[in-house]
Amino acid sequence: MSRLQPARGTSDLLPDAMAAHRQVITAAREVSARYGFQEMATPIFEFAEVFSRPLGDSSDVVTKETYNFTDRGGETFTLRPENTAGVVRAMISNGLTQSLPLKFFYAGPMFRYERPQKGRMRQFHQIGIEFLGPRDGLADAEIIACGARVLSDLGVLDKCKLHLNSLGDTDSRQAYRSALVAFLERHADDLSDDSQARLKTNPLRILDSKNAGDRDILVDAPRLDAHLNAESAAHFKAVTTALDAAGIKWEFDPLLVRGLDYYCHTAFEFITDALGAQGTVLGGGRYDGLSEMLGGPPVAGVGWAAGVERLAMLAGDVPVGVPRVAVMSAEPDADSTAFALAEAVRAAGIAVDLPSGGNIGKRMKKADRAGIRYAVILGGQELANGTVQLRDLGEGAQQEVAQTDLVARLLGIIGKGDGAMKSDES
RNA sequence: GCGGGUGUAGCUCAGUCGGUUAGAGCGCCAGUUUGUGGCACUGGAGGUCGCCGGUUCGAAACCGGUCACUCGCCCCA
Repeated sequence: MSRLQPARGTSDLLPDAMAAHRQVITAAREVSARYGFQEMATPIFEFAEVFSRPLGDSSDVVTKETYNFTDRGGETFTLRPENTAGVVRAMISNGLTQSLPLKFFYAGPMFRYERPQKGRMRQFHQIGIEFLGPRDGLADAEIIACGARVLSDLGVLDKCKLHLNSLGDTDSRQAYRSALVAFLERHADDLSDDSQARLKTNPLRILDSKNAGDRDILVDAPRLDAHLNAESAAHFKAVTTALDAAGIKWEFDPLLVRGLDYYCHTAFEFITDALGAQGTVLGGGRYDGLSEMLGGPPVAGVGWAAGVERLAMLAGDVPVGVPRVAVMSAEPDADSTAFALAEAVRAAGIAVDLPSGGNIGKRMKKADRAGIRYAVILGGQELANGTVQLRDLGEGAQQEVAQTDLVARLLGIIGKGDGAMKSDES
């Protein structure tokens, strides 16, 4: 702490990192809009119960990963570790249950007190969608298709595999749970310590244990899909049929169990092996009981969230935008005219830098190194003539242009609507 | 919360067996170039060797602690 540094597990988003984040968020925003989702935002902190009730007292997220604080009024709050509960709370708070179905997109920071690793931060960023209202499997398929499309637009879909499972409805899950516990209790002594604890608190979680010994035992365990009742099986069939019809590839993963208690029926994850230990890039499922857990009316829902940092790492770097034009005066007498010209060009929608300091050579050098393509140079000669020198720093060509023609000339070269903060590829 | 690895210039990294003045490349600044960038050459700035303590005549190096990053466990986005 002797040196000034950000809090553990947090990081600054300098322009390079911000550009990588922005491409992810922009792609997700654009794709989800194409599927009819509307952007919204909830506060980054909520009353603690908003998260503690629905996520489950035995979930790791609640038991050891939340940031909690008490404010001056004595209320206890939690920094949101995920956003589904907040969105459903917002639906209830705003009386939107009268306007179902609802399709929401969100993007923003989440907070979990975890040991940081590559792709795992204490403050991280998620994008996500929530589809509230419909109970049918087509809705599940639609959000999965939307997620696949986001990954595809980012060029990372071929690095990911879609794992799919059904947790069934409450009856199916309870029937399975009993069968699983009965089986696992016969092997309790051979289970890992973690799994022995989960046997009492949340036995389904044992299914996705990575412990080799646990996995050996699980080979002979009863299968969840064999315990689905007719309605649950039909729901899952509707989802997979729709995915197949759209040509979306998926793998049945009977061991996929997601960490939060509110999930039912469909559970899915897009998984990659390109990010070390952090395999999940986008994950979600159905949460028909969540609204009631929060004290609202029964409202079905299905959605997913994706990690912006992880997607940004998969998608790779993107160039940071720089202005296209630098206007520079070669002597102090021309400064105010150069300033006015810069303003006129900016008013036309073209991004302009106005370098200062050093002589004209230094300014040219800085502009060139920054990747600025066009230099507008204004010296005593030009000031007297009412002209400027317009120099193409890419080709080295230079021409004299009347000041009154400058905006039109630049628009002709750069093009309308293409002037703001574009990095030059050539 | 548990285990392993790593912290030297803005960045990437050297630094021998513990030895006196800690280096390189890139980047940055300046000059060669008093109205013009890239290329080249020359010069310069920049270091509490992560931090605290210990061992020693002497520590960037060895030991302990601590902080951070990183890989894995766990968990998830």
